[in-house]
Order: sequence, then structure tokens, then C-alpha cells
Amino acid sequence: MKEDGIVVSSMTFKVILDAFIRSGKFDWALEVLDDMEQVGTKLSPYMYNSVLVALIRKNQLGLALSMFYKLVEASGADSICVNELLVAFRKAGMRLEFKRVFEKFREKGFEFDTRGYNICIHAFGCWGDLHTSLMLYNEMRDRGPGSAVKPDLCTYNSLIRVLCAVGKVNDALAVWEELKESGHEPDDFSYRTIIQGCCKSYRMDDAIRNFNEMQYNGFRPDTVVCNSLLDGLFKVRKLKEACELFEKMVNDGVRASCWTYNVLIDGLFKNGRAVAAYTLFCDLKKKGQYVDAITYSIVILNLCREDQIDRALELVEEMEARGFVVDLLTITTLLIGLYKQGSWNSSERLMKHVRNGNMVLNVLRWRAEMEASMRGSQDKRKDFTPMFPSKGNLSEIMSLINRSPLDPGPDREFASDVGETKHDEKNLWSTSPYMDQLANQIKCNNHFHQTFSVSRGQRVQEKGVESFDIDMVNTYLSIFLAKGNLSVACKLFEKFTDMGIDPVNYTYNSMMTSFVKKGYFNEVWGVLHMMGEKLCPTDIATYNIIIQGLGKMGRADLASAILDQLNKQGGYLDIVMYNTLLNALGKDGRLEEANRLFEQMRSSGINPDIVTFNILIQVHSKAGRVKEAYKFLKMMLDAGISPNYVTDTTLDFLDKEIEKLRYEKASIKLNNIDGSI
DNA sequence: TTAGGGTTAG
Repeated sequence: MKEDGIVVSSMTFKVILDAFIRSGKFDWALEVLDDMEQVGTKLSPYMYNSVLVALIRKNQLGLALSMFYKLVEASGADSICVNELLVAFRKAGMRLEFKRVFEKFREKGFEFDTRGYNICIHAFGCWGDLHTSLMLYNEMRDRGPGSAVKPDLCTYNSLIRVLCAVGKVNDALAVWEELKESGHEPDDFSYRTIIQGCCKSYRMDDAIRNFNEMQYNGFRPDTVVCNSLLDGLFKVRKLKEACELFEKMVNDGVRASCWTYNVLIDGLFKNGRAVAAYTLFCDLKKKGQYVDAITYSIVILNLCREDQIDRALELVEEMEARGFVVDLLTITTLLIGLYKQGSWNSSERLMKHVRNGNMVLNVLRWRAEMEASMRGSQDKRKDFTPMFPSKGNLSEIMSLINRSPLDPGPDREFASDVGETKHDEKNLWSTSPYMDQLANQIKCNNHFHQTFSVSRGQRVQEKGVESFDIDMVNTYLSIFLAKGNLSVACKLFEKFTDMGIDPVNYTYNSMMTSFVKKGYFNEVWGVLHMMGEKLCPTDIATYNIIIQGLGKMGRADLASAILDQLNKQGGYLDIVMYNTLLNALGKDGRLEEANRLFEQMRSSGINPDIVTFNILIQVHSKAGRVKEAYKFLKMMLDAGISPNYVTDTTLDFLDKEIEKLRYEKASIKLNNIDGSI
């Protein structure tokens, strides 16, 4: 064009650019931009930003990113384009790119608008980064009352969400209450956020209260909110309430989805209603809808747990015949089930059943390579040294599993060293003094790092099975550990950490569980340290493992203290944690404490299940407290929980105890009679 | 924006 001496106006360029982008010819569009650069034609910053937004909308994120950098360097980026770009990266789960854009934008001295702040607070919140979310909230407030940037309903919704995600549900509820008083009208999204937060942390009373309030305020609950509530109710073992909610859903015309039925089926299995769960599954199949690969996976898992491997394998064939993909998770479940059953040729057996042999083949090939590379692995030295050096104290353990300076220690008054924020003139217009207090705490804790994650560690991520990645490591760890083959698991663990593959908390938890089972407490300590160094978040399972370990070491007192600490932060105590600690206390002869914990568990809204009752009946029987054991047996039957095979052994023991007592009683009577004669 | 994996009892 230049050679021809024709001057192309910037308007022409714009028209051509527009046309190319609209028709998806992005390479051509970029060529046009290059040409423009060469001939020295400049678009207005506004035009560049529109091009950028168009690229984002067409999901050309790579191109958009490079163009964004150019714009930023030329000081021409505006808040609309940066917001669009950030939203796109968050939705695509591109955390690294998100952070880069976020940092670049600020580095160059640009300022976010309210929406920009909200997008960032929300995104960092989604990734469990409470620190950054609070930091941004501080910034927003510090702009002062005169600024156009100020926290709005979206800001608070996002903050409540992140508080829930890191297990600070008490704080989230406090902010939520203030918010309602502040003149903000909670919207559909607010209710959804707080209800889901409560459900995820098993605060079902709070969840239901807000669910009712939501309806009272004219918001119609949808399938997703109901699914969350259903799931929560089943997880706290409130079977009756869950069934009632499902009925209500049907009556109110809330559409039940496949997801709903999956929650129902799994919930019925978990609440000791295997027959009902299986019947529902069969009925749904007959109807030909509401069944997907996850449904099959749920039923297969539960069949494996009940040692019904053959039926599980039949279902694998059935699901394939219906066109559902058997995923890595299901295959792992089956392999573990087969190994536990002692079927050493299990992989071959599984091959026969899984039509899509590619995945099983991959798994087998991977294992062969792995095992070949691990020949000559040595046994781990037995190690019964205490898990916590220096006899272990609470602060030492807490510093490892919960390195969160946000939690004031017992000696530190809440936000005391920050001063009272309520009367700070700058904050007069703020709608949540409580939120301000939380946020101010991070100002004096710059190195704060959140390590507790409410979302559980993932075994299977999205990468697939082609490479030596953490998914395969987790899968194989599970299998080796299920076989009780700790030395192979250890070797595998060492090997992949040497290779620089980052474990996830699932991996660490699996390893620690096995170490605790074998009494290798020193190793547990080592793994915990490793987690800390890698800044890998602990989750509820990590806590449960620590409590189990402490119980085995005879330190039920410490275990108890950890639970108190967690309780203070607002809960997220699950039934496994309560059961584990009940068992530890019982075995340690602390029966009164165990009884108190049982009451605490119930008052916190978690119903006891078959495991809870088996533990209580057992520890009381073993302590010769026959009456109490009976009391719990009766309570269990009254709650509609049927005894299982574990209960049977315990009851046999209880019978003998009763016999013993009768004998003693009779002897005493006989002695008395003898004496009186 | 919700569901399945592992962690609890003998």
C-alpha cells in the first residue's frame, strides 16, 4: 500500500479491522495492525480497546493478552478492556494470566473502577486467596467517601464468598447480618452465596434459616440452591429433613435435575439406605432419564464398598453400552475394590469389562513403567517416634496445619493492635464495620498466607492420563496404599517429588493416612512440613488425619484442643472429624469428654451415624459401662439406624460384659444369703 | 453454580 503511494486513512483501517474480527480472521486483523504500525497510522486508544474487547469476546485470549501488553506500555489501556480481560481469564481458570494482567495494570499506575475491584476480589476469592481479596477491599475503602470507587453489594457478596471458602463461616455470617442492616438489599446472588457457604461447612441450621428468609423476601429458590441444601442435609445425616426438602422441591415445582438425583442416591447410600438408593437408581434407569456417568460412578463406588465387585463390573458394562465414558475415577475405585478383594489379576479382569480399553491400557502401561523404575525399593525403617517432637504442644501443631495470622491467638484481642475502626472518619460510610475489622488485620500481616481450603483436594484434574502427572501418581498411590504396600507408595512419593512434580493436598493426605495407620508418626511430621514449604493448603482430611494420629499417640487432649480451635473459627467440622475424635477420647478412657463431644456434635446440627454409635457403644462396653452402652444402642435404633456387621461384634462383646455383671451380681447375692444363714 | 473419590467404628 505504501509503495503505491496511497494513503490509507485510519477510518479505512478501522473498517477493515472490524470486518476481519467479526468474521474470525484474527491473523489477518493482526497483520492489519502491523501494517498500521509500519505506516505510522495510529488508532485512538478507544479504538484499540474496542479491538481488544472484540478479541476477548471471540475467545482469542492469547492475542488479546499480547495486545493488552502493548496497550499498557503505550499507557492506553482503559478499565473496560482490563475488566473484560480479567473476567475472561477467571472464567477460563487462567489464574497465572489473570495475575499477570492484574499486576501489570497496577504496575503501570492504572486504577481499577468499582467493577474492576469487584472482579478481582471475586476471582482471588474463587481461588481461596483471602489475603488479596481483603487487601483490595482495604484499597477500595481507603479511596475515601468522596471517591467513585466504593464497596457495593457485589463487593460484599464476593467477600462473603471468600470467607466461606476458607472456612471462616462465623465471620461470613457476621458480615452478612451487618449487610442486611446496612441498607443494601441482598439479591438472588447474595442468598445463593450465603446458603451455599453454610451448606459446604455443614451449618445447615443457618442455611435453612437463610433459605426461608430468601423465600420470604420473594426470591424463588432454583434447582442449584436446592441441590446444595439437599447435599448438606445428607452430609450432616439429616435423612428425614433431606427427604422432606426433596418433596417440597417437587411440590413447589422446582425442577429436579440429574444432579439432584445424584445427590439423592449418594445421600441415601451414605445414610444407610442402600436398598432405597439402589431402587431409585433402577427406577430412574427405567424412565430412561436423569442417569449419567456420575450416577453410575456413585452406585459403583458404593457397591465396591459393600464388596459387591461383580455387580459393580456388570454396571461398568451397562454404562458403556449406554454410551457413558468410564473415567479414571471410576477405574481407580474398581481397581481398589478388586485389590481389596484380593484379585491380583484385577487389571486384566477390568480390561475385559471396560470396552474403552485405552484408559485401562494407559493405566497398566504407566504402572509397568513405574514398577520397573522402582525395582530394588527398600523397606521404610519402622518408626514409632512421636509425631511431634518436644512432646508436642498445641501451638506447634497449629502453626503447621493452620498458619493463619488472621486468627487472633488466645492472648490477642481481636484486631486490638489496629485500633478501633468504627470511629475512623475514613470509614464512616462503610456498611460493614465487621468487614473493616477483618480487612484491617491484614494491614499488619503482610506475609499472611491462607492454608486451609474448604474445597477438597482433587485426585483427578483435567490433564488426562497420557503423561506422568499428579493424577496418575494419586491414582497409583491410592492403589498401593489400599494394598497396604507402603514401601512402594513411599518410593513413588519420593520419586515424583524428586522429579519436581508438585503434589496436591490429596497426595499428601493419602501418604499421611497410611503413615498414621502404621504408626510412622515421624514421617507424618515430615509430610506436614513438606506441605507447609510447598504452601499446599490443608483441608478437612488433613485435620482428620492429625486427630487420628494424635489419638493413636494417646494425645486425645491435643486432638480435642485442635477441634476447639477449629470450632472458634466457625466450624467446618464434619462427621468424620467428630467420629475420629470420639474414638480417640473413648480409647483414652475419657468417656465423660466423649459424651460431651457427642452432645456438642448434635447441638452443632450434625446427626450421629452408624459409625458414631458403633464407637460409643464400643467404648462404653469396653469400660464396663453397660447401661450407657445400652442407652446408645437404643438411641441408635430410635433414630432408625440399623446395626451393621461392626455393631454385631460390639454387641457380642457387650453380651459377655452383661453376663459377667449378672454373674457378679448373683455371686454377691449368693454370698449375702450364705452370710445370713 | 450444586453431585461421585479419601479420612471414622471391628
